[in-house]
Amino acid sequence: MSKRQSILSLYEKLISRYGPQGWWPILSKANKKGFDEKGYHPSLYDYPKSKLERYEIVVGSILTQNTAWKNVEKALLNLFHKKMFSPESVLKCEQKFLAQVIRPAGYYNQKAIKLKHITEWFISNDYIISKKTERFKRSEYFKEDEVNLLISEVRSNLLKVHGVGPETADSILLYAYHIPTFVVDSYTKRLFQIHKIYTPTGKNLLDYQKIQKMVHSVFNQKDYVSKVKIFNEFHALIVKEGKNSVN
DNA sequence: TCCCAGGGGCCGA
DNA sequence: TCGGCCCATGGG
Repeated sequence: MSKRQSILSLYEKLISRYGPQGWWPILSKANKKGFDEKGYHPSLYDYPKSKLERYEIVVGSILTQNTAWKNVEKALLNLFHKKMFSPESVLKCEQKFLAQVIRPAGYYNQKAIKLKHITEWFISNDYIISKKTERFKRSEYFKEDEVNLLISEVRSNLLKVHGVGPETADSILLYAYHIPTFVVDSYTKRLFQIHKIYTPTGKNLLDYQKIQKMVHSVFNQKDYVSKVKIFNEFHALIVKEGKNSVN
């Protein structure tokens, strides 16, 4: 089997085994119509729909770094309950206080600094990026060059932000803005190795880029929305499988 | 008690 | 460039 076929069959296997995962969870919408008690929304791919929902995903992507999602939920709930959940209030808030509010997520001093930085980025970039992606989602034709330009611009912009590395940048692109890019994590590297799709070089960044490139070339749909959907599910399913195989 | 979880920054060689 | 170290809580 070619690597291309291996990747395709891995995706098919995972989606038929686990079904739609409903990523990225939006905790503030938990138990609302279409959402479960943790804010997952299986088969609803048009979320996030609002600025605040996008901000929740951006914040979550920082808080979850090297951290179990369960602890991120506690930190998010703290932010909601303290009525601190908006870009403005996070910026306004004293850093030490912010750190205490997000304490359950761990690395709280580091993450308070990171949240300040990503929030500044969000305030100056959210509107323009979501406008552009709305246009792609509506258009009938997949303008590949334009989309690739958008990806590389926003991505390199994000990577300059303190606290944002490749995985966090791609998570924000894909899950907050519906920009079709594949998120690579340690589960992905392990799973691809097991399935003999990829032999690790040992160099973290290089592995990341090579795996991402492979997946991008396999799913070359001309339809923007279905591409976003596949990358959304594929990463979420790999995380599901990764957790499943550990236990 | 130990180990890991939906990483990334920084520093010295 | 790259390896090693640091950040830190909570659950199994």
